[in-house]
Amino acid sequence: MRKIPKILVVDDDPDIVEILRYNLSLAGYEVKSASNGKECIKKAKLFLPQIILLDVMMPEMDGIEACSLLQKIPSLVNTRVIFLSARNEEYTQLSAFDAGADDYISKPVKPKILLKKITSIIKRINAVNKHEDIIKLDNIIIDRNKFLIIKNDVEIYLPKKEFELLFLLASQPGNVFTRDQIMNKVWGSEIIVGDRTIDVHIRKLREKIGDLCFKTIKGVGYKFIQ
Amino acid sequence: MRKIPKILVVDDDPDIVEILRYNLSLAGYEVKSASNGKECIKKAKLFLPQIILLDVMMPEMDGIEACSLLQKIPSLVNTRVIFLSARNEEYTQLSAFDAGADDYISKPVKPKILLKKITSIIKRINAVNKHEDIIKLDNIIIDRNKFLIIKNDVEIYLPKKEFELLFLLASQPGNVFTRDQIMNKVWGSEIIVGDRTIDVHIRKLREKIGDLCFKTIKGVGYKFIQ
DNA sequence: TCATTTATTAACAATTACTTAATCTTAATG
DNA sequence: CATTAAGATTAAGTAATTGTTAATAAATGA
Repeated sequence: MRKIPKILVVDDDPDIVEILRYNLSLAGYEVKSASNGKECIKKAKLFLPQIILLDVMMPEMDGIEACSLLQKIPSLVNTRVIFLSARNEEYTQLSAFDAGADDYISKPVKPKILLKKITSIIKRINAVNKHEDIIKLDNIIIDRNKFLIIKNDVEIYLPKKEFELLFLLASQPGNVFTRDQIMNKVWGSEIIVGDRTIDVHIRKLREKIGDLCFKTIKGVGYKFIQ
Repeated sequence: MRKIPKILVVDDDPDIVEILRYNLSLAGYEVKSASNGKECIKKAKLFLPQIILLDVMMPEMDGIEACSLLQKIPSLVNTRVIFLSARNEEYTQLSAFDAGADDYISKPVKPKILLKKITSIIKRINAVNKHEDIIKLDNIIIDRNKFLIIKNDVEIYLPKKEFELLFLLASQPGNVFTRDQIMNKVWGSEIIVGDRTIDVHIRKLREKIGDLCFKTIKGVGYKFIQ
């Protein structure tokens, strides 16, 4: 179910890249590499790794600068940057953190410890994205395991699509979901259905759950309000 | 608005506790301390810190054991454990990570680097679920996720174009946006509409948000003022 | 299989938003 | 202080989006 974590290794020394690649691949990660900052940025955008292992001193563009640029790429907000460097001066470390580093490890790297750190980071990332299967709000409980809604102590059963739609909207009460987002999350990106399909489902929900719970934001989408 | 991050310092050496407490307090964190693993568990449950700085070797209960126990406490799932230790053997570090550590720093600790690491962790914790799409000014909040304006505690819904226009202007209060800039950002470069369209939208905003908020710079454009 | 429920579509109605055009006001300039 | 150019205002027309209903298709379950 869970995707294989992706790691981008960036170092101008091919030997180090190879050692890291070997160890990380063996541990079950998907690894790609780059040999300088510029290449790092380019590959990171395409590869969207969970973790980037970044050397400091490299030709073309150093690690610190690359890290700063990485922070500005929206699709990489969840990517962690770990510096691996032989440079051990305090000011280098400090500027690495200023540039957005998540960690700074001095070379020589001990593979076992690096792997443990990576495991620990991946664990944290996954823990965050683990979605709750029960939404409890003031007067409504939405239980995805039972496909059951309890509103004011009354049980309501909904058909699948209606349930998914409600579940999505209620997952962030007050926040607008665009029609595109709804389409993608409830129907999936492959399935294409007509424009009015969402409206009709919203209408059914309004009938069953209450008109006032669903606010239309014209030109944008819908939101669930308590 | 955001809560002050809480840190629990755990070490049996009162001097180290004091140094850390001093530095962390100065940096604006709320600090509590414990002097062994048992006390750590007890205080962590009550204090619910974001971060625990944990020594390895302590009387009563060592850091590794404490860390293992901390992992089992549901209210502390989001608490990060950073080991600070004079013991530098690889196997100690490995067992720390196995016990659920998020990081392992060797003593002597460099306060500046520790602070940077903590900042970086806190940033990550706060970054979750946050999409920086909210503009908060003195008496107006513009929330793009909710497509909602809150002015003096009153909710105001705006149509899409008006919302986008306000959002743009308020993104840099006091700065003038030219008609061209507004056109490009709100309408897009392909769409061509007449000159008076912006005026009309500004007028609607003046009606709804307040006349004084929008200053016309003749021959240039508009700016949002607080 | 058949009955029933659920999902989707199509047609049209209703609503809301956007733009324009015509007119009025204001501010700057010589 | 008259002129002019830019902006403000208003109402009305146009466009776009959403709501509703009913019919049909697809899925589900006995």
